[in-house]
Amino acid sequence: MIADEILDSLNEEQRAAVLYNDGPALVIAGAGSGKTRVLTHKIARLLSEGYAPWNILALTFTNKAANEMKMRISRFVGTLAQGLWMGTFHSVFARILRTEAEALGFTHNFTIYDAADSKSLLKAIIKEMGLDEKTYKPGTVQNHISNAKNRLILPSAYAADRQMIQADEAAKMPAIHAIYRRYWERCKQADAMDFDDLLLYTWLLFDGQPEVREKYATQFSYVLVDEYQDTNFAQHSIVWQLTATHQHICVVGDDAQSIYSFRGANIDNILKFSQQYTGTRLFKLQQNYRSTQTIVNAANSLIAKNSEQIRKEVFSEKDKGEAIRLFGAYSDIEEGEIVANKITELCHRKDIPYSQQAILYRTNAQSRIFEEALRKRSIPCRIYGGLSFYQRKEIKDVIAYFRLAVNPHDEEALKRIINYPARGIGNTTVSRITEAANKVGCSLWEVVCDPISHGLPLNKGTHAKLQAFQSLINAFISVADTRNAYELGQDIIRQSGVMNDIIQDRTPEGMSRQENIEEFVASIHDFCSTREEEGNPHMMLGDFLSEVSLLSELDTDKGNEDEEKVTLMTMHSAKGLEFRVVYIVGLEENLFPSPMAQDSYKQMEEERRLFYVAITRAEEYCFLSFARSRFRYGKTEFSTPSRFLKDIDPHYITMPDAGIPSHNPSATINSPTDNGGFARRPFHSWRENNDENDRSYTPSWQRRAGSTFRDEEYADTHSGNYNKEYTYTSSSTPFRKPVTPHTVPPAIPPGMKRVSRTPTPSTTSPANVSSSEGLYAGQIIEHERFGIGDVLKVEGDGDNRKATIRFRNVGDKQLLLRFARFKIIK
DNA sequence: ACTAATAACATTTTT
DNA sequence: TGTTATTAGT
Repeated sequence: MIADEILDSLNEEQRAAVLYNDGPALVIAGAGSGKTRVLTHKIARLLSEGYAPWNILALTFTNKAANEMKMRISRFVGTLAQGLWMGTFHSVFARILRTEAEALGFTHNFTIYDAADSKSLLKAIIKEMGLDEKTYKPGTVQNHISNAKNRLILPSAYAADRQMIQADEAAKMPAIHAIYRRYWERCKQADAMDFDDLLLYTWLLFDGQPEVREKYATQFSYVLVDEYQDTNFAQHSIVWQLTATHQHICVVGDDAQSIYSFRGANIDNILKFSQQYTGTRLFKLQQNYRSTQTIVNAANSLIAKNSEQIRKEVFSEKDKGEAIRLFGAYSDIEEGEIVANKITELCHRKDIPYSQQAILYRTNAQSRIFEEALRKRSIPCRIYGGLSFYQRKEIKDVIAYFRLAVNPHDEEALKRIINYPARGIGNTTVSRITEAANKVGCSLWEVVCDPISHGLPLNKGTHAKLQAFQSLINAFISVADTRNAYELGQDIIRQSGVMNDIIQDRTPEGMSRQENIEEFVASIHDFCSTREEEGNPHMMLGDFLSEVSLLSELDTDKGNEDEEKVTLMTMHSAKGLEFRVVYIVGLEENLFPSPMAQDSYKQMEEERRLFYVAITRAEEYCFLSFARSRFRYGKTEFSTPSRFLKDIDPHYITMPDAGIPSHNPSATINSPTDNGGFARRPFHSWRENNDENDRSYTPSWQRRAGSTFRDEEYADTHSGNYNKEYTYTSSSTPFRKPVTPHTVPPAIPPGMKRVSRTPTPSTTSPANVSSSEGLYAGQIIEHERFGIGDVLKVEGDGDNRKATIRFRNVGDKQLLLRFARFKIIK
């Protein structure tokens, strides 16, 4: 029976949290305590109790989390899971806003500005207002506005708010409220919302139109929120708008893992949840199923140094495990070598694959050194946090055309491509257009369409060029709601001249740009065909855009998980992940904790929570390291070990030479008698490093002081010969596994059958048609993207014939056989 | 209007 | 040190 399946495999507290449905529930979930399990089982339970999927709203912060949960739920309830309102705050609210857009003065097709768009718009506004660009840095202004929006403060309220105005004046930026107002208007003019607007306008919608709020509050008769500690005031308020009446709400989070306050997250939302929702039942998940006792205890001892937290005692019943090991390196380069050696060693001796090892750092700039150390050993790695696929110039250019085709008022998109490829519309013309648009308060596009009546002083040539541009875009617009995303996308890339421009470039970079575009086209194809198979055959460019604008790097690479690569990422991005081995590097003052956190204890506590998050990613082994010198900003800086090292109970740490590192700036280095930043400590607090695996590591002070480190010293000791192929991936591919980028149109993988017409010119043979028409329940198929699955049911006729497939890895899916691509294997 | 040279700069960043 | 943005020069 389903009910048993849902409740089995849960511990007592988890089960209690899943079953409780008499009022608001707050689940404090310690690291690795099965938080997702509770959420998914609870949703499955609600469904099996008779809740309709569309009555359940489940909000997460990442698409990845949402997708994973959906998949896990569908293992219990099958295709029912597809009807759930489950997604990120931003994507769910964007969906609502598209439905209700007109009521807010937007259209269904509004653009979502990403951070770069809003920054560039702000920059333009600051320039237009004649403000000093040194004082008004776009990034800083953006932060101020973002903070205001996260606190639901509109431009008018901002201008009226004494405190904020005074704060701005004190910061020598008294015009921020004026910039905010203009920015607000310009976004509206462009039919665009930024990320913060997706929250703010949702709140405004519900606040200004009680009947709309009521509609959704009634529809969502149960609301669940993941990672509640990361919600900001806007998110918290919207959740309240939806749940204040029925209070059927369950939030899950861990105050100890709140690390996004700089993005507006307010830890008080979770700390004070019980006060807002009276009668809240509190559940504490305290058993950690992820890490060894040593790791859990070490993390506990660290977080205990923080003052503000919900008391809990996380424990593990796994093995005691190895002590956490600390390495002190002479330099950042040596730190890289040590870690790389350790990775090889664990791979060889403990048989821990690269994919189960991760290097975590505070800043992205630290990745380079590890990348190099790994490359020397031919250890494949995957670095997160570089330019994401969508941030590449060529992709952004193409997307800008797409955006204009869907919403020509999109100012940022227009400015981006009005002269790309070069068509002789220069900066002067653009600023004249902007000026004219500002004067009347219309969009740039409206001026482009009718330059004369807006009084543009243009010569014949420029006028003709504008005209040409306008009709180019108009041609795209006119077919934007008839041709599907893939077809139109391809047309745009060809007809806009972008592809031509890139083909001209015969340099390696140009070739790679071309490949990226091809890959991008393939991803549109994948997007369309996936939806088609699931029964939504008419995916337009707008649908594609609204999805990609809310995607991030981590969401897009599901297929990469089985790759044999070491993971390199910031501690922030590691949240929610786990690895058998974790290396936390750069534990130095002025790096971690970040120097920016020096001035407030709140920020310092957040840094400590970040360390807590990092440690608790580790299942079996956790290594810490610091370097005494580091090359930064072009010169060598000397640093002392991080203060956080003292926060971990020394009982759980093994030191490299002696004692707990002090953070004594005067401590010098590189002599055996000088313990180089290590203060003597009582001996019970540390253990001699007696691991036989450490032979290969020569403590740095035994080498000649000042000598440059040469990696040959390491080469012999670890002549590992694993996985010679070094792969470097700094970005991910949207929607599809990164295989060889295929040309346009994409080839169908051998053996995969397509039943009928798809956007790609058909290569279908009659034999394929008959083979899928004879599909029946009980067969096993292999799908191009979803993998192997059992056919549960086949129903319908002709074009509507569809099959329900239970995929081994992706859960249940309903596929329209007309579109589905798979082969029958049994 | 484009390229080349120089100056400024530099946490973290789920969306 | 590397990147990015602005500026000067053609």
